[in-house]
Amino acid sequence: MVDRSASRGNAGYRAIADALREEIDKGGLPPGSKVPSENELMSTYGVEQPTARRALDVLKNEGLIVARRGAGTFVREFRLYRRRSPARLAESGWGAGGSIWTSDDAERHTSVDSIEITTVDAPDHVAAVLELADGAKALVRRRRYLVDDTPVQFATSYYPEHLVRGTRVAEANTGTGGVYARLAELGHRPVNFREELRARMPRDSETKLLELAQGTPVIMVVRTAFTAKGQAVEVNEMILDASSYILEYDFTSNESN
Amino acid sequence: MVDRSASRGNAGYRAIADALREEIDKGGLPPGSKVPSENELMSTYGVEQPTARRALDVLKNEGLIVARRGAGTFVREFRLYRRRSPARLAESGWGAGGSIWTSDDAERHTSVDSIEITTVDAPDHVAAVLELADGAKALVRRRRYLVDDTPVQFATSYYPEHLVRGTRVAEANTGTGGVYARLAELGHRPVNFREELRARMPRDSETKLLELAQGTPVIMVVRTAFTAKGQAVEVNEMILDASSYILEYDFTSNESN
DNA sequence: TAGTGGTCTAGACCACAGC
DNA sequence: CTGTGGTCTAGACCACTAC
Repeated sequence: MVDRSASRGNAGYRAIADALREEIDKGGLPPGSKVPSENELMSTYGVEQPTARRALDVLKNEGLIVARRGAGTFVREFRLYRRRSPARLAESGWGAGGSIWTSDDAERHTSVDSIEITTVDAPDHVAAVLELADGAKALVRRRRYLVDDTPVQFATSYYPEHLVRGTRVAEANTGTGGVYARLAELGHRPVNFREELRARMPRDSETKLLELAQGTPVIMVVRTAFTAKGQAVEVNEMILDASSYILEYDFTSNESN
Repeated sequence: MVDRSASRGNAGYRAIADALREEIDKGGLPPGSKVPSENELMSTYGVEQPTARRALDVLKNEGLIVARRGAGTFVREFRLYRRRSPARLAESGWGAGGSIWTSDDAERHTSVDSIEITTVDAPDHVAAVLELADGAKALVRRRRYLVDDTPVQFATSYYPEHLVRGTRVAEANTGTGGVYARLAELGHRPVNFREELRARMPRDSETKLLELAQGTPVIMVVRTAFTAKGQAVEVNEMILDASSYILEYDFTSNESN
């Protein structure tokens, strides 16, 4: 038997994590503040360093704290950016103002970097939706979105190559109105949209691309754009940093749910 | 210096995790299959047990594997359930079939348990949206949704208490057409809807309620229902097991990005 | 230089599943 | 009973930050 009676007695790493979490929830440790170091936890709870560390690991994986080597561990701060989907509805303003979460109303600087345009064999699930014949190619546009110079989204769009060959859709600058305006000019105006969403923990490559902190999920949004005839002309796979986004969908209905 | 030259030489826990992840991605370890035990990893990579364990912890936190004490650690299997939001649109079928992810098309058994109805002071952010005067109460309906007997969602709905007092909205069984039909009869038909979404790692209570595996995010969906006059008559906060859901939003637009 | 987080060894004990 | 995952001690070394 081992003597575990230190300052605050014996405690497992889960109990330590619970205590810290409660302190954070309660506001005793506000966002940005420093949480006790491993050394402090060791003496406070009478545990060894690996145990103190594991307690902090729990909260890191919950996305509540971030560690900065040499500096300390801190309660995480969030800045949320709102993405409105059928943008036209939201702007026309019924129920405007009645939002549950607040996002930065002040304008934030958004930009795009690293546009990359290639022609590839589309992945099977994309080829099926775009109804690409065997061997038909897809034009791919990849780009990363930044808000206030931090990456928040990585998007990959697929188009049937034979529809957009030699047009501005295949250029970095697609002109006013963007890709959808160009598709409309080509006789393939997108009018119906489907967005499918999932959330999951990121792959390693996504963690690097979006510079994600531990414990940050990603939201996958796949938008498919259809013409009036029902033909899919775009599949856009977006990977969003879940800690940076609120997604908003507005719709009108007679019977719903 | 320590001799780390075992079977496959020295490797940090990250390298071991990377190797296993690659094996999973590549299909060498299909969903449901058993991943090497801690003992096997120790001899394969020439590390001690805590190091082998940490490698597995990485993948658990990524939601790729689940451990069953005494039995082993296994590659995770997913069963996705599709939630369509403006349901009427999806059913009317433009672009039907062109979905990126497949969900179980076979009927699955869905049910609700533990309905709980109370009257409370609404949280501030809800009171603001429902425009509740100081001291005005809210009726709260809480329930948990199951699919094939596993919990997938926990929902909390708020209504202005003075609107629904003494009606079937305050009863467990709300009758055909549900709450929205009752609200319509009361002269408060909801016609416009806003859904706001976030994804994050679960709180401890949510992990228990939804029986979430490690590395499983939750999706918070907050639906606000507005009458034609723009009054909010319901706020419904849903917590979804992200590993069980695909969310789908269909909409029509003339200009949309 | 002192303090902080990050990694690892070496060895121990416990709880649980499956045979 | 054996093997598996889960927890913990005790002590070491490294990499980085802030002063």
